[in-house]
Amino acid sequence: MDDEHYTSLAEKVQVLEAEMKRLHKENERLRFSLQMMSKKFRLLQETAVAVADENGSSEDSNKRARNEVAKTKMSRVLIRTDPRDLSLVVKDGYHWRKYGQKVTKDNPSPRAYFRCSMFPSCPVKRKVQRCVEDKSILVATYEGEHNHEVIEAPSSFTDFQDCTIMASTTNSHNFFLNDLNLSQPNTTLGLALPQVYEGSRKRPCHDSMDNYRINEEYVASLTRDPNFTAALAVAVARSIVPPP
DNA sequence: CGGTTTTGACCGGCGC
DNA sequence: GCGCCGGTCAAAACCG
Repeated sequence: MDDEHYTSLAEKVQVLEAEMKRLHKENERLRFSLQMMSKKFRLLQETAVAVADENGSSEDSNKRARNEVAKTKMSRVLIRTDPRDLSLVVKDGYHWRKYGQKVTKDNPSPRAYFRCSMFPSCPVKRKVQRCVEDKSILVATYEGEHNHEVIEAPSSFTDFQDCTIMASTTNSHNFFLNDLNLSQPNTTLGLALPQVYEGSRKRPCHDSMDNYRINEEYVASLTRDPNFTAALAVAVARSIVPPP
């Protein structure tokens, strides 16, 4: 180790510190801006609900009731994959049987439809489609709840890809990368770091995750504010580098 | 041979 | 009523 090496390292540290300060300021600015927008949205939403209730028919209330049921059963998972891999395979530990594929209007990438095939009676369905904005991101939408336990755990890190953004949402619609703004202020969003499994173990092994601990803490700090989390989720997903 | 995937046909909801 | 669109069906092909 010579002096030149240390000088170079010190310079890098300074650059990183400056960048951290800049990001912190940007973070605060965005948080404030998002809080303001969130308040405005909630006001608009309350007004819209009040108007709808005033004009609402029984048919509308039936529709709402159906939507309420759907809300409790849906979740969406975003998975970053190798951009060269164009398959729609999401290995989540369950067995799925593909029963259809469609190209939808809003997205040139085909959408694949799956049913859980572990148990014939399992009602869970899954839709998988590539993100229109970033084709390296798979969007898996789960409908319903499994009436059985998972049988297989993903066998390796690569089976579960490098980074998963998990959106446990009570809303059944409009939760997509494009919608990671304030259009769904009640949506709860969490960032799930990659889970590593060893052999047939079903519990994730965190020993090899030390390199990600800083990211985990960073992500945890972001997730405290749901609005802020939603707006930054895409940026964080894109910034986490997969392991060598 | 049994389970899965592919893919065109079909169906139902919705807006005009 | 018609056309569009998303979701599902089902027969054929594929695969281990």
